[in-house]
Amino acid sequence: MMSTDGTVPEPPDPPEATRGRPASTSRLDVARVALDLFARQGYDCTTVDEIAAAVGISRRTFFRYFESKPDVVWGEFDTELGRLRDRLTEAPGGDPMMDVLRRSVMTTNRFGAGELDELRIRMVLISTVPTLVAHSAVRYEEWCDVVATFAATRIGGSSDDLGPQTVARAALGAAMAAFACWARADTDDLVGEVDRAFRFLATGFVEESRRP
Amino acid sequence: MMSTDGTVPEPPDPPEATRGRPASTSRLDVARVALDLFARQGYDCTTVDEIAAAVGISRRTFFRYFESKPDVVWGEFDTELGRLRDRLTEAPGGDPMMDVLRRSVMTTNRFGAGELDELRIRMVLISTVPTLVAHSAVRYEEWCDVVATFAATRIGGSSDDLGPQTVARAALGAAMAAFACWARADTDDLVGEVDRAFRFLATGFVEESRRP
DNA sequence: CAATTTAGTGCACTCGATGCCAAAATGGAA
DNA sequence: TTCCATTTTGGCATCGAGTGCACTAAATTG
Repeated sequence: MMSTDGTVPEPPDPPEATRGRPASTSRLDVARVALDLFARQGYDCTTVDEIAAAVGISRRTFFRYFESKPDVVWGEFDTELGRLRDRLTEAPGGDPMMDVLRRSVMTTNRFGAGELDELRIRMVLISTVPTLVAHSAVRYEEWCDVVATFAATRIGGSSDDLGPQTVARAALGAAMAAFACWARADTDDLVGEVDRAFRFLATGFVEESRRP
Repeated sequence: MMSTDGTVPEPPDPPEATRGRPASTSRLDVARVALDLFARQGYDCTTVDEIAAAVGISRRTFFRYFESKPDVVWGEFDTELGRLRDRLTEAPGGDPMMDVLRRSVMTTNRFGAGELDELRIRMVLISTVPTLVAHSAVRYEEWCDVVATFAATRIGGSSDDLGPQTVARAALGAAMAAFACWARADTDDLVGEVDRAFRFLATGFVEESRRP
């Protein structure tokens, strides 16, 4: 993953030549407009044609910005997933597996106060609208792959084996519970919810926390 | 749930008057034909029209037997979910929560040797085909509701709270891992996989099992 | 200006899903 | 038998998501 001569492996995209016809809008813009429509009139009652019209692009162009309608709600999930992967692989090998997992998930979910409102809208939609609940399973599958790969390095075996798979899917469960509870409640303490859920999970659901 | 005069609350359906036009096929028949097509030519490559034609009914009638195409793969999920709910509510209050959970999930998944082949086909589809992975999330949501309600009676709070939600979603994760691993492997020991996954979960993922 | 590159558009088509209404098939009552 | 209520089925029209393809629009480079 790193070139031998010490140079940067990939000149990412900023120096990307600005050739050809410029994009008339951005992925972020489309997402913002769409999310606003979803929040006001509901996800299912908003058609792709409507979103496209609101942004000022054609229906066909919408599907070049996003693979599917549900994908709009997920924003930059791939980027954040990559960060989680990095944190897990770079964690010191001595720390307990569940501690690493808990801290890694926590730090990848530290958002600024400005982002929290939008994030809550996203999460309420994702955990509420059946169409999005369904689609979320596909995205969460990627999340599980990352965690299972990490777990396999700690407890041994292939990432497909029962052990790593159980760790990954249970961790996903804890994360989903934390997000859903945070999204529904009035707290702004998303990271705290993640912390609590993962600590509870790591004890095998024995509430030792009740006895300080 | 029981009438005061001691009579049976509901005469279920066997004495159900056989009036009107008789059904030309059964839900089970449709499922069998569809599952066979899925296994042979793939889920996505099988259209509803094809299934309907193979059964000898119209497309419209198919959607009266099943709400959606993915639903065909799920068979009598609702019935089994009901059994799980019963086992959880009837469990003696003294037993540890995770033990009750593990045993209840195990017993609701004891299938006869004859059913195992078909079940494996179902599970491979459910955990493999993206469309079905997506749809599965909606069904699993019901499963979580049942477990969260049970967990709330043990650890306190509402079934919507973080504690019960974490227990439920983590348990779901363990069950999913067990099923997926069983479906992919050559073992016939589905119940054993469930057992291992839940024991691992209940220890907080500390493999004490490695030191007998 | 021409060539190239990149973004956007229009159209036709597939497939899942739903609402509505008419047609078929049955048992029972007149 | 005839007519009626009941229940299942079928056809039809419609919607919305998603895709493949050919074509147009706008920009840079030479």
